[in-house]
Amino acid sequence: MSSKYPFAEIEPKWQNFWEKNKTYKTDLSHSGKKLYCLVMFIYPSGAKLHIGHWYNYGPTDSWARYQKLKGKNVFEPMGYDAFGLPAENYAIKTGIHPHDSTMTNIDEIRMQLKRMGCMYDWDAELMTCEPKYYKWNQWLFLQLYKKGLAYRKNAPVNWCPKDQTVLANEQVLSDGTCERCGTTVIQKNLTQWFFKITEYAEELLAGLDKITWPEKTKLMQRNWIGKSVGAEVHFKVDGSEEIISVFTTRPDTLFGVTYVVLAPEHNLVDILTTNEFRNQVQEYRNSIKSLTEIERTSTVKEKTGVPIGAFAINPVNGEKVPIWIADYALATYGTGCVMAVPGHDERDFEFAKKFHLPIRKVILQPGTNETDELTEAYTEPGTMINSGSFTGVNSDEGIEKIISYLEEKGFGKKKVNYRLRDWLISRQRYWGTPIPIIHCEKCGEVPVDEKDLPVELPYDVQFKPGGESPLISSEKFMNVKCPKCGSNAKRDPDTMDTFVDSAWYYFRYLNPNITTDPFDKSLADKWTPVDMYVGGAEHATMHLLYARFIHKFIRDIGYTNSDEPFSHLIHQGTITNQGAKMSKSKGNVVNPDQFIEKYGSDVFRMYLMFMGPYELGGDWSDKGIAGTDRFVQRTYELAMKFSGLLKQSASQNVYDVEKLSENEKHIYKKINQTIKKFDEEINHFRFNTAIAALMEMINEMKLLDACSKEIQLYALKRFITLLAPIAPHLAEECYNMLGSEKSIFENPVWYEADPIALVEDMVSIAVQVNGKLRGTVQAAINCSQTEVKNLLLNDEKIKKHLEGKEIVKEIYVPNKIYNIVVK
RNA sequence: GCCGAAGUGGCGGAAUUGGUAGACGCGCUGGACUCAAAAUCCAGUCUGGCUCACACCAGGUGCCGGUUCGAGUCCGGCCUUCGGUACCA
Repeated sequence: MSSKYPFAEIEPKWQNFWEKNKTYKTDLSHSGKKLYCLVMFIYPSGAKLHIGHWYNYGPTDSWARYQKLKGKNVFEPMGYDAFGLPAENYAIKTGIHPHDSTMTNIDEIRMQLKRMGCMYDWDAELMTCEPKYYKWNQWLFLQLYKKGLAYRKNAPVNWCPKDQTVLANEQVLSDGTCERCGTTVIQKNLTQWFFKITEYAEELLAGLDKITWPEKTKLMQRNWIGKSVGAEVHFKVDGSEEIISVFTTRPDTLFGVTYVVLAPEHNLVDILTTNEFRNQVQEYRNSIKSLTEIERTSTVKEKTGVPIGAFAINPVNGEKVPIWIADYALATYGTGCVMAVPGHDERDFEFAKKFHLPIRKVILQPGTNETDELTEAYTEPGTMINSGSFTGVNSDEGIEKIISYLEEKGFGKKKVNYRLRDWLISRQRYWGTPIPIIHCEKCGEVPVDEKDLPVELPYDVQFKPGGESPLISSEKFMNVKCPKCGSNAKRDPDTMDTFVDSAWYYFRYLNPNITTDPFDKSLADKWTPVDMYVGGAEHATMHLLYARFIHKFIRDIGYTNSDEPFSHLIHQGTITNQGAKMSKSKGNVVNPDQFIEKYGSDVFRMYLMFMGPYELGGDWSDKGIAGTDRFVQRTYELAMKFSGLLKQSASQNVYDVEKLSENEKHIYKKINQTIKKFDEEINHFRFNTAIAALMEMINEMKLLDACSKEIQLYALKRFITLLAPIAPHLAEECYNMLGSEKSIFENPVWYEADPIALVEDMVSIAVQVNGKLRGTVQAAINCSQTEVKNLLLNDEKIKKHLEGKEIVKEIYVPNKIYNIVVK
C-alpha cells in the first residue's frame, strides 16, 4: 500500500539531517542543566551489535531524548572498549592482527550504531586502544605508583603446561582443563602488579549509602568488600621465636581453641614444620597443588589437612595446641591463619570430628546444661564458660572484654578485616596497555618518566601462545636504557587489565583529544558524576567497583571534586533465547539486522521497550513485533491525514474544558492524562507502560474528526512530542508532515499536563457487600457518603444483596469503594 | 548451603499508600470491505455453571495458613524458576 510508512527512506533522511546539523552536539560549556547519560561502552567483537546491545542502548537513548525535550542539556557519548582478550584469541586463530580486526569491527559497529539513530555526540567518540587514550592509563599507573598504591607481589596464574601460556579464568573449563587443548591447568606463581584498592575499602563501603543504585548491586558490593570486625590474636610458637597471628570475629571463644590451622601456602609452614612431619607436609601440599581454586574452595568437598608437628601457645591460658595445615584455611583471607574453635564453628567442628581433635565448650547455649554434649557447633551468643576469669560473662560483652585484655597484655588487638583483595592488573597478553615500568639490574623497578609517555604498544609482535608475555618477543620494545642510570634495561612485558581502561573513560569523553591532561579538569568538575549510567548487572562487582576506586583516587590527587563516578545506576535485564543467555559459542544469538530491515529502527527499539519491565529482560520472541509496527503505521496515517495542519491552524496552550464539545473535551482530557502518565512512566525507565499509554491515546484519536482544527492540532502536537523519545525518526517525520520546518530536537519542547483536565467530574465507585463486588455506581467526584448510599440503594442488583439483611458496618473510601458488611 | 529477585489468561505483560484483577499488545474466533486474498476496520476472548440471549451465580494472581470490612499487594510456613556467591575464620 502506498501509505505504508517508508522507514527505509525516512530513517536515513533524519539520521543525515541530525548529523549534518550537529543536532546532538552537546555544548559542554553550559553545565547549568547538565545531564550526563552514559551506557557502558561497547566491546568491538566480531559479533557486532546484537539484541543485547540494542536493548541496552535504545531505551536508554529514549530516556536521554525525553530529558532533552524536558530542557536538559544532555551529553550522551559512545565509544569502544577496544583492548582485550577476544581480539587476541581471534588473532591466534586466524592470524589477523588484533589492531586490524578491531579497527574493522569498530568501523562496522559505528555504522550499525548510527543506524539505530541514537543521540550520540559523535565528536566525543573514543577508543581505548589508541595511544592517545592508553597513554593516560599509564599516567594513572604512575600516579598510583607514586602514592605507593601500585606495587608488585607474587600471585598465582592459571598456566597451561602444553600451550605454555597463561589462561584467564574464563579460559579454564569447569573440570580444570584448558579450553583450547584439554590439558589440566596448573597454578604458577608470577610476580605481578597490583593496585591497592584495599586502601579504599572503608570509603568504598561507606560511599554506597550516598548513591542511587539498585539495592541488590549495592549489596553485592558490600558482600564483596566483606567487612568484618574482630581481633587479631598473637599465638607464640612453642620453642620458636615465630608468632602466628590469627584473625577472629569471635575472640570470646578464645578459651575454646584446641588447634591452629595455617593455609598450606603460608610462609611459616616451611619454618615451623618439624623434620618428622616434613615429608607428610610436602606430600599434602603437592596433593592440593593440582586442585583449581574452584575445587579448593568448594564447600561440598570434605576438608583435608595434616599436622606439622609444631605447637602454638594460647595467649589467654598458656595451653599448647597442635598446628595443622588444611585446605580450608585460605592464604588470601585475613592472616592466612585460623584459631580453631570446634565447639563454636561449623568448619572447625567438622574438621575436629574427622581428625579426632578435642572439642571444648566455652559458650553455653541458653536453656542447656554445661555437661550436655555438643552434637554440632553452637555458633550463637551465650554465656562464657570454661573461660578463666571471663566465665559467666555474656559472650557479646565478652568480645570487647577479651579484646581489652589482649591489648593490655600485648597479645593482640582489635582488628577490622576485609574480604576485598587488591586488584591484580598484570596480564601476560599483547593486546592491552603496556605497563610503564623499566626493570634495571642496578636500580630495580624504575617508572617511565611522564614526559616519555605513551609507552607505545608495538605492532609487530609474535602474539601466538608459547612462552610468557608476547611482548618479550619484541626486542625493539623490550630493550631500553634505564632512565636513572643509563645502563641496559628491560621494559615490563605485561599489559594492563582492560578494567583499567573502563575505570575512568567517562572523564575522557568530555574531551577525548586533550593532550595535556588525562581529561579536561574544568569540564570534569562540572559534568561528573555521570547522572545516569546504564549497563549489565554482570559488572556489579568488578567494573563498577574499580571505577569507584579510581574515581576516589583521582579525586585524592586533585583532579576532580566529586566522590563517586555514577550517581544513578540502572541495569537493563538480560534478553535470553529459549531460556539461555545468547552467546556466540552456543550459536543462539539473534541478529537484529533482519528486524531493522523488515520494520525499521524505531519499530524495533519500541518493541524492545514494550516487551516488559526494562530491568527484567526476558526471553526473546518476535511474536508481538507486529503490534508495534501497527502502531507506527497508524501514527503515520494519522499524520498524513492531518498534514499541513500546522499551517492552517494554531492552538492555545490551555483550553477551558467547559467550552469544548463532548468529543473535544474527551480528547482534551485524554491527551492530558496521557502526558501525565507517559511522563511518570518514562522518567522511571518504565517504557512498556509509557508506550501502552500512547497506544491508548491513538485508539481515541478517531474522535479527532469531530473536533475543531485547533483541538486537532493541540492533540497531535502533543502526541507527536510524546512519541519523539521512543520513535525519533517517525516523530520527526510526522511533525514535518504537520508542517514544521524544524527538528523536534533542535528546539526541544515538552508539554505539561493541564491540571484542570486531569480532574474527573464523575467517578465510578465500586460497591461491595461483604467484600464482594456487587455493582458500581456513577457519582459526582468528591460526593458525600450519603449521596453515594442513596445511589447504591437505587441499584436493583445491589439492593437484592441487601434485602432482609442487617447492616453491621459500612466502609466508604471516597471516589473508590463502598463496602457494606451485612449479617 | 547462603544472599537476592520473581511466580498473574493461550502468550508478553498491567494494576498509587491493601480498595472494581487481567490495562496495552500478540494470538485466536466471528463479522465488514474484496471476484478472491493480503492489509485495514468493527465485535468478542480468565475458568466453570446456568441460559436462546441479556443477565445471574461460583471460583480464580505458585501451594498451605493468618491479619483485615476488603489481600496479586501485608505476615508465617512451603514449592518452583532465574541471577549472584562459594569453607571469609
